[in-house]
Amino acid sequence: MQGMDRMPFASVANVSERMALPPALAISTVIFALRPSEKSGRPTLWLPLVKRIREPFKGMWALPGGPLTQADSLLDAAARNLADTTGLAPSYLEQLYAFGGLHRSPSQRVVSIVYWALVQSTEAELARESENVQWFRADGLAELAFDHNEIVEYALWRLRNKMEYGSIAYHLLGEKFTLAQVREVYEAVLNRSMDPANFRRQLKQAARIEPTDEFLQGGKHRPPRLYRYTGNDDAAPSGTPPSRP
Amino acid sequence: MQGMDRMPFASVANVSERMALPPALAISTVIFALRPSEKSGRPTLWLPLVKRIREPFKGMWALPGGPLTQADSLLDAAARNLADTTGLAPSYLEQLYAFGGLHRSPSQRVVSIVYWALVQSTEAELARESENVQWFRADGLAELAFDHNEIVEYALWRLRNKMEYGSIAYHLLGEKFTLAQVREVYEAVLNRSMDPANFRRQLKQAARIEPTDEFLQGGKHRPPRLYRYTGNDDAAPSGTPPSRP
DNA sequence: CCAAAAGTGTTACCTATACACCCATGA
DNA sequence: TCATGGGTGTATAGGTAACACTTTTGG
Repeated sequence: MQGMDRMPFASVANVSERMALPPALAISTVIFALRPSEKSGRPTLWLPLVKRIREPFKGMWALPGGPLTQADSLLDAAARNLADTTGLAPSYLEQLYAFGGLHRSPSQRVVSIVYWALVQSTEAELARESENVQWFRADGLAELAFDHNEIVEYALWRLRNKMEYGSIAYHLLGEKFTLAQVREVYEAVLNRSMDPANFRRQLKQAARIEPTDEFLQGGKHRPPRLYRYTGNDDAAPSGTPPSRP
Repeated sequence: MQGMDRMPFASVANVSERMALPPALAISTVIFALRPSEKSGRPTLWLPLVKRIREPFKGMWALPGGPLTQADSLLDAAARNLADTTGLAPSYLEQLYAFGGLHRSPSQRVVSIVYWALVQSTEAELARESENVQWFRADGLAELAFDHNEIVEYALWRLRNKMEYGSIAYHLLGEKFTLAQVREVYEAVLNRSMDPANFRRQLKQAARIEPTDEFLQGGKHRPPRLYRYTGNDDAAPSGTPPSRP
């Protein structure tokens, strides 16, 4: 969506002329990462946005995106897009939805194929920010350009939905993690607290994780054991296409 | 996808030229309905396909589809598409996935936004067939044009997935139905038999159905009570966007 | 020794499943 | 009256949620 104004026919305003043109095709991404909250210090969901430097919606924040590069598949285009804006490689990347309402953009008609991504929290700290790229808390966003508020809401809904099942939480953590950290991910995303005892048991039973010999040092209390995720991601439990064409 | 060959630039074969053109945007639909099996008579899943009358894949069967009409939203375009080929109105219509691999079509690059639909079985019997439009059993399809076999497989996977939760089964039945008919839908889609006693209880507890005063006559045995579905569809339990932009 | 998180055990409850059983109807 | 699907009851197993309890560390 960002960069759409550089596409052909973008300056056409007349309605009848506009309807005769083919719709433009864009790729956007909703990128989630965990960052410590300013006040509580607990991990919370954040996402990077890009400030628009042209009309329409000049000066407003928008999802990173751009036109579909000819040589890329949809997935590759989304990954490239993500690398360009944040400099990060996603640990998880999946198609969210194709948005194609008639009046999403005031100038030309645009169909946006939106992907959503998760980034490891260890990497997310290195993500570059600038005047035009900043991270925001996923809840309580200001008004965004185009229909991007709706898109973020939908991405959040999908994330929460997947979290209830799948082994998606590990994509927000580093290679090694404590079980309490996994629980914090769930609590941050689903926005409710969970019983540590039961949570631990359900994890060790269902998810494919293996204990390491290491323990996380530096805490105030008993050092917790570190675990490693061993699940093959191709075994998608729910919500993912069998193959990603 | 069908009808793609009528789009501009379709005859361009040279690779470098081809890469400079914008990808074409198409809408296709996977339409499911229940029809009695030839041998057992039990309801099974069928879908309508269209015979291609031009290259590429001339003579092969393909999903109904066509280019995105300018004046339609994605959803409207899918619905129109469905009406054009089968003459039916869907009782359920949802976006499936956007397929955008580089080599899906041998001529021009095509990005297809695919929808999937359910049609009431009472209506499905009226669906028109012709030389170029026929219904096939959803399992054991022959080789289809383009990547349409994969698309159908994915649509089946999504249908089964939704069936496990949601109140989607009713969209394959008429307004009034017996509980055994609902069970037959589940058995046909999930391809396994279920305990009638337990199934009935779970339905009456979870799903929003209300008993009518009518009973289905004409059977060989005790006439079963007819029920009616009362669930609001906006209360989507899983797998549906909160709003469909 | 104390506080607090890590980690284990125990119990009540809820729901899926299996299956025995009665009911109502057509033939 | 018999066969058959409609419909109800009930016992059992497995899993979740709540919470008491033990363990291990830093201060």
